Amino acid sequence: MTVYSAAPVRPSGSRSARTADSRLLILDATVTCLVEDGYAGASTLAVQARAGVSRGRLLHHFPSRAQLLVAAAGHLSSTVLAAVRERAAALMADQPAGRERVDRAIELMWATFQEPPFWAAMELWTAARTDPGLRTALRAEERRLRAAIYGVADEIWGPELAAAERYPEVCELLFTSMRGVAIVHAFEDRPATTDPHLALWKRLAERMLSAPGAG
Amino acid sequence: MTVYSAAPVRPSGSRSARTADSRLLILDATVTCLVEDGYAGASTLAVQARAGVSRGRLLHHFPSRAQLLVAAAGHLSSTVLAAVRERAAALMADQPAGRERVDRAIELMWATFQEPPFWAAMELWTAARTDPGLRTALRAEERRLRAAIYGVADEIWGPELAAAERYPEVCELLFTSMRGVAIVHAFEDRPATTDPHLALWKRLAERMLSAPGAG
DNA sequence: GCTCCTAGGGTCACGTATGACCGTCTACTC
DNA sequence: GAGTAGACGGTCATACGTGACCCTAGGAGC
Repeated sequence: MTVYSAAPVRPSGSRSARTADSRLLILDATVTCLVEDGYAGASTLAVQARAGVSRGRLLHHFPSRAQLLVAAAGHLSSTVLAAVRERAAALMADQPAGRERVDRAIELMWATFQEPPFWAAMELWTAARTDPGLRTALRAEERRLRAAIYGVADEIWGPELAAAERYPEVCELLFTSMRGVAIVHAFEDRPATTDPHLALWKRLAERMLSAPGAG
Repeated sequence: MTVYSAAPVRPSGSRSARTADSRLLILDATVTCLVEDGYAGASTLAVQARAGVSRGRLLHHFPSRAQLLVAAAGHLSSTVLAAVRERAAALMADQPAGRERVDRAIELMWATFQEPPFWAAMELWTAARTDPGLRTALRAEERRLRAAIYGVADEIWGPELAAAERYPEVCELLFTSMRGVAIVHAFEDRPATTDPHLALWKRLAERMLSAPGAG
């Protein structure tokens, strides 16, 4: 059945606002698709269905699937950072210090790895490995995000801990180790919030941040 | 053009041998496809082309793509373990000790993350996240492999280091951190063999294995 | 108020992956 | 040495994803 005179959308607001709305709508749907169905599942059809937009509308803003996914990567890093920053401010509002701060910082860091965006990023990363175009796009995005993330990390840990001699090492170890552990949770059913590694990380951080580094 | 009387294959050897050959041929090709073109690229067509087998031959041994990939996962863990064990034996033939052994152990561990099978596993893992069937299959496979890997790790480190109080912690931290770092190399062009994290890991291991653990 | 032009709606041709299906041949069995 | 069953060769219908394509409507500029 060919329905060229289907119920027309009633655009409201200015044109630029509608454009922004459309892009956001679509990008959010893309991220959701990535999280729920993986990279292959984030097809243009799936995205348009989830976003509730027509094919024309999607392809108008993102002429190809590749462009859509690259844009989604950018969208991802922007939103993630904002969310983490917000949570950090809320969690550290009472300015804890010492061991309490270390524990909370680690729990917060680990929590970010449970968020859907992490999996969206993972899907994009693995796909980027065999897709040169996506790879270069993600590389740039990653550098941008990396710098910002380390900035947020400093806020999370607070100036005192961040001044510790071996703080950079600890930070790097924690980030990488958490990433490594998080991946395994892709097919583990155990809840990530009670992962035994948490205790391990806390011990490590406490030891490395308190003891004077020998070099 | 329908050619039902094409050049027939000349099967040599017994039937069971040919079956084993076929399976190996196909599974190796599957792993190669996973490494080079990713999960989506490991289509049954791509695999059959790379393995140089007909569609019938492939579908006879692996009736569906899902079964093929699950089998590939099993094949993967078996071959990886054998390879690592062999390299470990070669590298530690002269029985180094102390700092030298720590350094070599870490370099060997890190080297295994550069091998193609690691990427094949990564592709399967990420795919498993959104594929229940593959997930349960991989979970079982992972448990099997995990136990074996830790056994090999003990060989790599040697009885003395493995007896250290905090050896299990070090091992766990190194494995997870390396995995986390390795992933980033998916879209980094820097050579992994000179990754700055190597020095970090070596320092960590040395410190944690030599110092008496306070608890 | 008229025109332009962009945002968006909907269809289509094409390429490709999948697994069912049919046919052949050969290694084993009796 | 006849028969069977498994290993394999090859084709097909089907489904799906993609992006080109053509269409309309309604703000924006005059």
